[in-house]
Amino acid sequence: MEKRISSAVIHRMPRYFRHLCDLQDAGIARISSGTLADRMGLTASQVRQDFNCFGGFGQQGYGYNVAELRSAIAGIMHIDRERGAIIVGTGNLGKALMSNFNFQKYGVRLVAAFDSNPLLIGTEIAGVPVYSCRQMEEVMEREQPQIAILTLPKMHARAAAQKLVAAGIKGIWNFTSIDLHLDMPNVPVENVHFSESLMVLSYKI
Amino acid sequence: MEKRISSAVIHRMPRYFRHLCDLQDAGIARISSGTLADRMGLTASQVRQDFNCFGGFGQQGYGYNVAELRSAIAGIMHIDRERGAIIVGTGNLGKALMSNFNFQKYGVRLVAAFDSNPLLIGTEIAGVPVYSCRQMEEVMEREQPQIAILTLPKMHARAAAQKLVAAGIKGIWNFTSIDLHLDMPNVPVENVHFSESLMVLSYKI
DNA sequence: TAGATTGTTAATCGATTAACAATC
DNA sequence: TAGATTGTTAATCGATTAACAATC
Repeated sequence: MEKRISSAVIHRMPRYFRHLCDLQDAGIARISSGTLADRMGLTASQVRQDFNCFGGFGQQGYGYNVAELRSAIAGIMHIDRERGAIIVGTGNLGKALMSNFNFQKYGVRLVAAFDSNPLLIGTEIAGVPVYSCRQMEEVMEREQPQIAILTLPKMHARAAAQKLVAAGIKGIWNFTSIDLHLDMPNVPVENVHFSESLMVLSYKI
Repeated sequence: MEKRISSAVIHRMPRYFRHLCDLQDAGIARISSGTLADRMGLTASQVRQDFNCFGGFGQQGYGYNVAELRSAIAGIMHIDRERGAIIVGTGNLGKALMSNFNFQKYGVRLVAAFDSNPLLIGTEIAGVPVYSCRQMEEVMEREQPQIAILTLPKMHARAAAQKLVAAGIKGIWNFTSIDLHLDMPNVPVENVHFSESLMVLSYKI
């Protein structure tokens, strides 16, 4: 058992999830691997192989039930339970996430924001209280968040990450342009590097 | 000749570029495939294979010249020439990009922003003039931008993309959560889907 | 020169695709 | 039942790794 799921499969799951949400919103109840593959630019084989990494969600002669498959994927990706998160740095990018991103859809609840600007401390952004970075341990203790979102200036990112890991954070969603990866092996980090996709776009043009 | 470069290689190039910039900033003039590989979590073989897709940048017994390799990659990715870009939607995310992202480093010059909010039209954000969406064709004609950055509400994204392509845009950097991919085959699109990396993080925790 | 490290070919590994029997 | 479509095995393809001769 316990066959290791390849990273390629894991990275396709969020796209399946998004398409299944769209299908569900459009009132479509069932879909075949072929139709889903066409829609997403994959092959039917690949779609079936991917889902069969996690067990048989389909039914021969029928296809897949959209709602069922969608919630199976939510379960696989663990976005069906609620996790607390904090956001560090409430500049434009932090604010953009706080006010536009649908955290709830991905099982995440923002419990606190941190900033060094004294004018912001004590205020709320999108309903989330803003604390001083010096209150970090105290808030962590109280709220027990699992995820830290780093939207602070690059120069402070590494120190903040270390402090957060020491205080018990379980995963880091990193929007700064440094690679946090290699120095904290037991805490997963997902880096969002805008420049990477811009460079790829530039190459493709 | 003209051996097709694999997508895996293309997607690693931005990371090489970033690490080479860091090395250069740190005053390091040369690096071997092995040292670079360790730093990036790759193998030496892979590093050499990757660079040899584009020609021999190294020197036996010495390694690679950091500055030279860095600018070779900039050339390969076409970020060494200047391209105009426009940004559509100046909410928090658009503003965050305009004020924090180092476009120049990637060969991109923001020439105009568009928004539907009458209060913003005629103002400037981070030195870039904000226009009404109705002025789009006129501004496109004058500035001839190649890249459109979509940071507008999801519901308007597809229509905006179509209008921009019709007006001659060459590539789309899409920050909305819809997949623009499949309907405009000749204009490359890079999608930045925040939710995908959050879901992967959630899975890894 | 000797040591280091590349460029490149060959071997391995893993992921995608094809095929088809099972079955709803 | 007949038709459709899955689950799954086998075949193919491509990407990564290993090895080593070339050479700075």
